[in-house]
Amino acid sequence: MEYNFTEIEARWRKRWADGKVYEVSQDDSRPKFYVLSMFPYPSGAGLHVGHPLGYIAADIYARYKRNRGFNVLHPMGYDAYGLPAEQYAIQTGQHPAVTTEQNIRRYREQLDQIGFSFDWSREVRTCEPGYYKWTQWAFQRMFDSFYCNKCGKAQPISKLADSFSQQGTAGLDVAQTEELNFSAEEWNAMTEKQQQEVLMNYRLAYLGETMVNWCAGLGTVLANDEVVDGLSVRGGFPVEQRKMKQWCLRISAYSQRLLDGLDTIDWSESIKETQRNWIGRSEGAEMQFKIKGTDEAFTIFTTRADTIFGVTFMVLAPESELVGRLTTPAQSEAVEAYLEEVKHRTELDRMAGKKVTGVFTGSYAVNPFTGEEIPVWVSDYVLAGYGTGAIMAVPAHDSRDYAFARKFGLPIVPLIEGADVSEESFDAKEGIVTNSPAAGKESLAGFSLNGLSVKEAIEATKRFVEEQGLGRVKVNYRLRDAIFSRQRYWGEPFPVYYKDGMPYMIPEACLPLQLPEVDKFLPTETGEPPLGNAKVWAWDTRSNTVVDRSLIDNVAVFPLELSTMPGFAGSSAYYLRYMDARCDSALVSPEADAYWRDVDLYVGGSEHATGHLIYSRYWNKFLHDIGVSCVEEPFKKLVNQGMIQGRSNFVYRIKGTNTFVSEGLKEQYDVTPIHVDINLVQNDVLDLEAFRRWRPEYADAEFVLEDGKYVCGWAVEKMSKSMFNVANPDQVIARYGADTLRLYEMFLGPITQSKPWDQNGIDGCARFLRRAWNLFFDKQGALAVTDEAPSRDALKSIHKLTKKVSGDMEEMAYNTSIAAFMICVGELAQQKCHSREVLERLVVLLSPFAPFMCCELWQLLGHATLVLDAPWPTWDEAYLKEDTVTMAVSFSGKTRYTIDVPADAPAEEAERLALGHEAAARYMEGKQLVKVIVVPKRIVNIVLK
RNA sequence: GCCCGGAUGGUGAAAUGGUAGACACGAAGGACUUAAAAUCCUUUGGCCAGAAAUGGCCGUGCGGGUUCGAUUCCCGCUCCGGGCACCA
Repeated sequence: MEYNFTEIEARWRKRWADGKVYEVSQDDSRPKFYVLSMFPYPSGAGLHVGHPLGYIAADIYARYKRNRGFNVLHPMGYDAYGLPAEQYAIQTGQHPAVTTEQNIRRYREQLDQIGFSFDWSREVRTCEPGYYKWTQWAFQRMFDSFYCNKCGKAQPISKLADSFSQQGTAGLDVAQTEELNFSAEEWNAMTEKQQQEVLMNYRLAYLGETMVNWCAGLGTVLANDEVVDGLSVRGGFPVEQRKMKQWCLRISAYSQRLLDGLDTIDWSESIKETQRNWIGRSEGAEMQFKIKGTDEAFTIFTTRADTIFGVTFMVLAPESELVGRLTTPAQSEAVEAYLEEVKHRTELDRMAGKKVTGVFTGSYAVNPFTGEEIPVWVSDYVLAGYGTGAIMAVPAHDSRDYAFARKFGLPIVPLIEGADVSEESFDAKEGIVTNSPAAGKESLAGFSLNGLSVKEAIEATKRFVEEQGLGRVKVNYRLRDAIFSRQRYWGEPFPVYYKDGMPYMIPEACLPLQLPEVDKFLPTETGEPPLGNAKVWAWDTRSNTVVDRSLIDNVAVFPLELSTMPGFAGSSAYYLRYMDARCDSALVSPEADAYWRDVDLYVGGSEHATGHLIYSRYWNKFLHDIGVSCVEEPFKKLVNQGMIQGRSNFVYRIKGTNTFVSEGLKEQYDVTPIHVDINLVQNDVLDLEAFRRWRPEYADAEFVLEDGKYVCGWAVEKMSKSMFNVANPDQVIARYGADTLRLYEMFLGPITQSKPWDQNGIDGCARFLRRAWNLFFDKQGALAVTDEAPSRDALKSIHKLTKKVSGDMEEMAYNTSIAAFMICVGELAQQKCHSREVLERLVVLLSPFAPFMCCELWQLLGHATLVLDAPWPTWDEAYLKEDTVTMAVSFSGKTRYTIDVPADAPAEEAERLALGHEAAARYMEGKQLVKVIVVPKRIVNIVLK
């Protein structure tokens, strides 16, 4: 029978769908296994061959686990909110919901083609009210929570309010925006509005006046991970720093837990490292410096407490409130001018120019260790948002301080033996401390670091600082709170209304608060976000309904929030929703959560390392704290599939002509390389006629050939329409079938590695599948499977394969498994093996890779059940054993002859046989035997002297 | 600047201390065929010797080391990719 993949695949696609064979339900009799691929944003361009790479890898694993007897949850959905649909809406007036729906339909068609084992009954879409109800719900829970450092988790904000009314801020140890101090009496005397303002300082979802990344080009603020090199990731528009009132998530409260959790999960080292960098923990000390001649003092943060004797100036961030307090009247004009100048420098200038700028405040700080007076400067190289916004500068041992000292002629005092600071600073944390204090100088309580190593000195100083009450040991994190507002239309609306300028949550029972219709997707003329265009967008607290904006009276009808949530909101807990996607009463029911728990295998791109993968870890930890998720970490094992790059082809046109030169001859002419559609090229040889038909301007193109062919050049580039190098899965499937596509994508190389899509290799995989198919049929095309006992060779082949594939599965080393399949099928073909026992095993082993073909074969073999539920074969080492093994005998490392040794013989037997060989004496003549090393089943190494 | 990866034929790649280059693509030659497609077979890291069977030498980015034996482990470089970056 011919292997007609088109017919077979169409038939099984229908049967799988009609039979709902991939739907799963909770089943306490079987262990669960949760395989998840990152859900896609459905873009208008559809899938190219790179997108399904990770999905295929995950699908193979899911199918394998199912054959292994696990109850496998393998869902799929769509991250449907996003900027492209909205940009398209602005340009064309098409509602984003309409284009999103169209794109999803197209994605679904393409995904179905490839034969995934998704349980579509659990599909989620982030833009559907039934889904985003729970995104809004989680936001409200965060609003109602604060983070208690003592108990290490989120707590209801009401507890905090109670505590304030009892004891004010005394003994408070919580995550907060700024440190406040008030008594119970003061708290109780506050108005409701004042209390609300205070609580905002502690909520996990809070409205904060912060410096944000404002992108005028997109008309919205962006999170740090959405900005690269001062430009927006989407669109590449310049981004500037602006102070704005925004919703923020206090993710920084979870810094240490996010860091600690990394040690408990099975992720690649590189992505864990990226997250560690992003969180940026640094241990150091906070120290108090008094200002000479006043009662003022301020605090700095340093990781190099040991360099206290080398401090020659202090620096404040321009945005720091200290600047106003410390500037002397004489310097105020200069400082004002400087602050004005800094304000007009954009983030991009600040980074690109790296110009050293600054101004003296006129004040002097006092070094608490030496009593020395140190000038206090202002400079924009100190950031307001990190530490205390103020530093002690040690130019000898910090390159930034060094540059500043050189520019403004400030002294440089080296503190490490042998450090040469005449050209540059010595930043390394190594060497022996000297000059601390300098000979003949006094220091507080006779404190001295001289003779200690830098690491010892840091510890000693920190201890001293705490003992003397000069400051405290402190850990700082670089991780900033996530800015959670976007001035966009196509996102989750905030379930928030404003009364007297303060935000209030709409009642939980009224969720979801649905996204209103607007007539324009652009910001309003007054600069409000697009939701300002919505007519029906006010909250009536009497009826608890959304009403017309014209009814706002600020008595019972209040304005609703105009921002929407960012892209990561909807993707932060979708894995939980899949567990119980149709549940109305909870994000996930406790029963479903208790059964499915966490994602056992998560497959997706590493580009989400500092975005989605941090946010959803935070989100899950919060949900864990409030008892919704039973685990601390949502993704046990993470595999980052590599990117599939495009492989572009070029033709070389002689400048000013319509003549094209073959790649090998291009050096002889002055040529321009031009991208050519990869569909016109086979094995880098151009189809001349197709090229002439491609574009009118090439209709009468001339060619300079080599060996009668036109050879194209090639390069590995991003897969993109403009480079004509996009390979589309539908085309591959039409020509070779989905099973071949699946197999080939996995055969291309290790799953984690980036690699170019090379159309050339695909024939090998197609050939392999045809050969495998042909094992089951005779020349006449009739099924040729017998019940005869298989030969020992055939058993050996199939058991060897079983062992190899079973081992590779856990590592997802699919490319080497496929090689093993090819060898095994070759062997079975040569042996003319038609044994049912052997071939059935082969079908099961191959079914995760080529599910369509294997379903068909399994049925042809007469099974009533599907191959999806067949048990995974086991292997028997007995079949893999050799009777004898051929071992190489080498003398001093050079192989001289071989011997046959019984497979189960001990090492001594191999040694005896090796030395007993007739040639042995010849090689050993005149030499002394040092030792004999027997490598089991491989080699006998005889060492001579 | 700091931190992670990586480097093996013409190409994608195997081998994680034991016969380097499995498997596949490409290429060359051959069989079948009127022809093409398809299929099948042989060769295919480099150099040297030989009519041939075959034999020898070199070879996993570079330089050292450990070991009977290193693509694999250790030390030092070079180049490529990625992350973080006035984070004190």
